[in-house]
Amino acid sequence: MKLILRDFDLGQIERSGQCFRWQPMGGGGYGIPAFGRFLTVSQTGDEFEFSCGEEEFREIWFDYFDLGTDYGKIKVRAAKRDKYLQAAIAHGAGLRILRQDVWETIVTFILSQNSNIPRIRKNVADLCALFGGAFPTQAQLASLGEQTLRSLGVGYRAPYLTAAAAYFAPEVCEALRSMPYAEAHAYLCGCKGVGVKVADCVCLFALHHTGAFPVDTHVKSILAQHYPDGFPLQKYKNCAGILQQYLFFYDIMK
DNA sequence: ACCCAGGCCATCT
DNA sequence: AGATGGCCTGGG
Repeated sequence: MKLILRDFDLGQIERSGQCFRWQPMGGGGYGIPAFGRFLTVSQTGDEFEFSCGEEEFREIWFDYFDLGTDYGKIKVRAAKRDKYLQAAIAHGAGLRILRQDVWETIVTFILSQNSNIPRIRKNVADLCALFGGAFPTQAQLASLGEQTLRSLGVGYRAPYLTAAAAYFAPEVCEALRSMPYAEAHAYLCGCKGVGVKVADCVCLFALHHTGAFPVDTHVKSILAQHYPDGFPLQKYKNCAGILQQYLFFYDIMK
């Protein structure tokens, strides 16, 4: 099916460090695995062609791509006088915050700590390859020994994955979805290997708490350089996380 | 060689 | 409470 969609750039989203399993297909198209489905999308300007039918699009992909949110409205909330933020928004005008699977996002961002985007992609791909390319369930991940996990090159994160498989049972992941931000964040941090930053990434990229504001080394340096008094989280209540994504993307692309 | 990469934990003051 | 070192691994 074909659609015209605004504020949406597949390439920017794929490079923005929130998802690590999209497969570039050439010509700006991507193969996207999520929720047990596999979608192919191609884009020319604001024209999109999706491989699925209307029903699957409505049930799965509309929410996944967060198409119910008007990013144009978020962009105009950014202060005009904040030239750095304005530049970041202009640079990443097609970014969106995906609504990804909770379990997959937890595992992915545990792997992200002290790592980099190409390596995270490889770790996730190698992990999925053990299960025929599908993302492992909690039980499947729990069945892997520390040696097997380490053989994937995840290093000291191996026991964190095992801990997560035990801590985040499917019903727990489901429960997280209905918790308010503070409660979800605290619960996430209760798992060994999940700290403040990883928990914020899960809150933002899976639970869609768009006020969550993950601070990594890049954002930390952005704050030091451009926001000496801190980022105005109060002013941008409920959208600070989206603005963070523009800032982060602007930084890593430079 | 060295340092750092979308951190977190344990162990101190 | 806050600061520091160690940790797996790969790339610059």
